[in-house]
Amino acid sequence: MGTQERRQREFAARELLFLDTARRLIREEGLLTLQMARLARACDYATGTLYQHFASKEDLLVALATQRLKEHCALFCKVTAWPAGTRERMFALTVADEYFSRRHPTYTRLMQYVFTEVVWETASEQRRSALSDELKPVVAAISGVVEQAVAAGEVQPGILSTHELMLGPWAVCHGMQSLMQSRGLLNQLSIDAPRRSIYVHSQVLLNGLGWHPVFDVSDQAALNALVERIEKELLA
Amino acid sequence: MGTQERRQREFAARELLFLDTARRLIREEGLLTLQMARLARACDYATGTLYQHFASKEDLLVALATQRLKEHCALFCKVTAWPAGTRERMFALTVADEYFSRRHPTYTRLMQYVFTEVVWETASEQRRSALSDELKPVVAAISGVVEQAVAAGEVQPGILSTHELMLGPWAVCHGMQSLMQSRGLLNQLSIDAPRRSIYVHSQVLLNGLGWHPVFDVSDQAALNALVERIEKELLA
DNA sequence: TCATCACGTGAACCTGGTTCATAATGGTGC
DNA sequence: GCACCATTATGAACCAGGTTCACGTGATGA
Repeated sequence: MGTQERRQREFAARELLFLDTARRLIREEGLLTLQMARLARACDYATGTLYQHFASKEDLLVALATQRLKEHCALFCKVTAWPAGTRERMFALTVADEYFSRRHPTYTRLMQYVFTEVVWETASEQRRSALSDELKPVVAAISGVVEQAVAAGEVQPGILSTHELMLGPWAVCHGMQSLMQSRGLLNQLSIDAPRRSIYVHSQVLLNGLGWHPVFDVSDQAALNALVERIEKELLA
Repeated sequence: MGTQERRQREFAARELLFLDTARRLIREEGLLTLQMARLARACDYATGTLYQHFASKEDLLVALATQRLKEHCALFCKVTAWPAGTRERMFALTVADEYFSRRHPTYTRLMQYVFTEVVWETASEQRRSALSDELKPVVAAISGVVEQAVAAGEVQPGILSTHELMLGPWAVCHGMQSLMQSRGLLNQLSIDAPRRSIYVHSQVLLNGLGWHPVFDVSDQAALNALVERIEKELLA
């Protein structure tokens, strides 16, 4: 009697339908105009049915973010397993991150919104921890790269712990993207090549950590070639 | 006939009352529960009066952010005028930023929320540009420090423009704080001393840029002493 | 075939932001 | 002083949109 199981499958499929449709609506009309009733209608279901899956609108948004975050983390894990030096892999994480948010323009904005106190605190504990759980394996994987580097003497941790060490590149990348994202904050700065800035400063930070082999950031051609190679070998 | 002017003064005073009370309410009960009607009532005015000042709730939030940003920028400008080397001043900006957001815990969260597409796009153009305008002088001041450093040969811009150069330290600082802020994102990382991480990575980035004089980040005592001196001389 | 039950439904509900007809205030000219 | 008018304050009504729940429907199983 697989009727119970079929039910669960159908339920899961419907949740996917809701999420995919929500994503489409957001892409087409913006986060601003997403409405629960309209989403349900767009999927040919009643509003109440939508609420059997998501306790609130905030829950839906967190679920949406979690779904993409899963892909994001998978990409990161793939990068950490790349057969290359630790320095190259650390930099590849930045390239991958930039690539991912370029491929999914609404994702970064959604994340930014979801981590807002107003949304995060309103979502259910369950959905929040579902999102947090996605991060565990990727943090472990990146920590692994850092530890490898330390063990190989390719970087001196100094007074920093493994986690603190990985926080630096993460912060550069996240901070840069967040600044770029904020309309009105950086328009006036008129940065021509925001992507290049991310790459250069990531390399600068790794250089600053003394992470071998040191990269010559004044060599723009080499930087471009490296980014291209990473995108071709890892991301395409 | 100063009756017109008096009106304007009173109007401005009332706006301040609204903003200050909103700030208090947010501090006491959270951004989540701020309600326009309750705010008006708390100031002994009717709801409609509040709407003579702010076109919408989002407008109020942007105004609130702008008010604090003004102080924030003033602090930054003070730092850029500090009689010290360019390297020390760049680092002092990080210390000042961290200090400011520690002193105003709700400010960072408010900013994060305000720069969200949902809020930013809903606020009036006027309020948005009022906020953006606050940044202009501070960007100019920091650019000045960068240019001074370049002129003095204390840093090689390489392929980076002045603005791109200043973006790096900004991103480290902003990114680090943003990551720390996000509950659930970094709890699991169990970083003991988040502040120290910010300082170390700022210095690491400046070292990576070859910004003279290079700082020995493994010397924790020197770092602590420097931070303390900056806080004492500039911020207290 | 019928009783039961789980699930879908969408109109009604409720919260809270926004508006606007009305009242109050205070300045101006006689 | 007083009458008039312009300006501003008021808060009840309005409205949008998230959430709920009493009801209907179709499947399940005896």
